[in-house]
Amino acid sequence: MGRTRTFDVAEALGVALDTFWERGYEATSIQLLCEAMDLQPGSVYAAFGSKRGLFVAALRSYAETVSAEAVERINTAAGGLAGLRDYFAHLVDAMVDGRRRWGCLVTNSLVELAERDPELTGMFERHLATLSTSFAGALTRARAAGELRPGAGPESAPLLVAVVQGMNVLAKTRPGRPALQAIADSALAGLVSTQD
Amino acid sequence: MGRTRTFDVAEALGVALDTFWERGYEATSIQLLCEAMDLQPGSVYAAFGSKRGLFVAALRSYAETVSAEAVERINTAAGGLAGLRDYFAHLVDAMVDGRRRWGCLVTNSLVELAERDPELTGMFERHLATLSTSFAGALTRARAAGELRPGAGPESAPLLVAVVQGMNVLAKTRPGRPALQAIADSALAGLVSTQD
DNA sequence: GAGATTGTTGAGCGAGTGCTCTACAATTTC
DNA sequence: GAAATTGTAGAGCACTCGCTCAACAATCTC
Repeated sequence: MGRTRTFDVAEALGVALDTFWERGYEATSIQLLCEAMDLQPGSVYAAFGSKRGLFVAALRSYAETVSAEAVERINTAAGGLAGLRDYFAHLVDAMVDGRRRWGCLVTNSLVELAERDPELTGMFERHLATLSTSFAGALTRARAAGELRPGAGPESAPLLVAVVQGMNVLAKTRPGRPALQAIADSALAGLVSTQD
Repeated sequence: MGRTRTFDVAEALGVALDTFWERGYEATSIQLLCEAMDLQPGSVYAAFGSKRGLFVAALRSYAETVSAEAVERINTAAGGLAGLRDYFAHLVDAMVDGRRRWGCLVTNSLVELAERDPELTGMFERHLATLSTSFAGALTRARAAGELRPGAGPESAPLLVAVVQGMNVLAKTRPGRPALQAIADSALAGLVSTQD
């Protein structure tokens, strides 16, 4: 079947993902991507078709790994509220130390591209819906466990989505752990019952 | 003193502001700006120096008009909580109908440019600090009026900043009034006292 | 091994980028 | 009105953009 690939597509995609994540779509040129991936333009275009194709592949990869892991953390925690605390704790960690110091690839791309790429906007909306559903589930479980104040419940999920998006924005100013932690704590404090 | 300007600088700046606001920095070319402003490159460069200079001027104009008006709304309202409700109501309105359907210029630019332009990041941080201070003042007044639950107060200001940034992100998906209103209502519901 | 097929290389395409500069137009001072 | 000064018009600069393609390299089938 002819010559075999000499590079790992998944590995190259990971490098492209990080480059887009850090720099955004427009500010990342093919030349820069080629250097980062250690590939020639021809190989990139044979594997991914176009700059947009490479970006979409990176976005999918992000959803399947980074994003999915975060959602999983909310879903599998023992208590509903515990799962939320765990999620926010890891979010803050990643924003201080990890790759989330560049914010969130979905948030960044949504802000940069939603206005002129409806197809991508669909992907972004699905991502946000997944996160919202996950929050709603945790809030329902927390409610059942009597952990929430009266009035708080799954209908508070959109607020948590907004808070996370806001933290993704603020993370780009590198605000430091206390500031980020305070936001997460305040958000949850508004949901829990006051008699503890 | 030679020939006089045949165009209104402030008016042209307003057009550039809207163009940057809708399309972002990188995706807005000088050519496009010239067409929108109905000016030739020479005139633009004589008046603003560079693309970045024009952008910075637009950003300043935004802070002095759009942004200042919103902050003023929080500061001058009679009650602390009333001021916050008023602010969020107008925010939602502008996101559904007005120019905030493109989100917020500061949020958009922060996400797109903070990583590689420290000087701009300083401007963004000052803007966010102003908003936070304004929120803290309103929360202090609301607390004094007994409108808040125990534990809520000026220290909740960063949360409100995050919520607003999050709404700015979500606005780009054109989510519709109910979704945006629900977020604002949930945010305030987490701050007010439960016995009313 | 021969022939076919596929991947890699890297020069280079047309288009578009931010920006400049000269020729000309309008307004000033004298 | 003459000279000086400033703004405008628009062609065009050097460069970068996303992307292509012909030549070569490696692996397949027979």
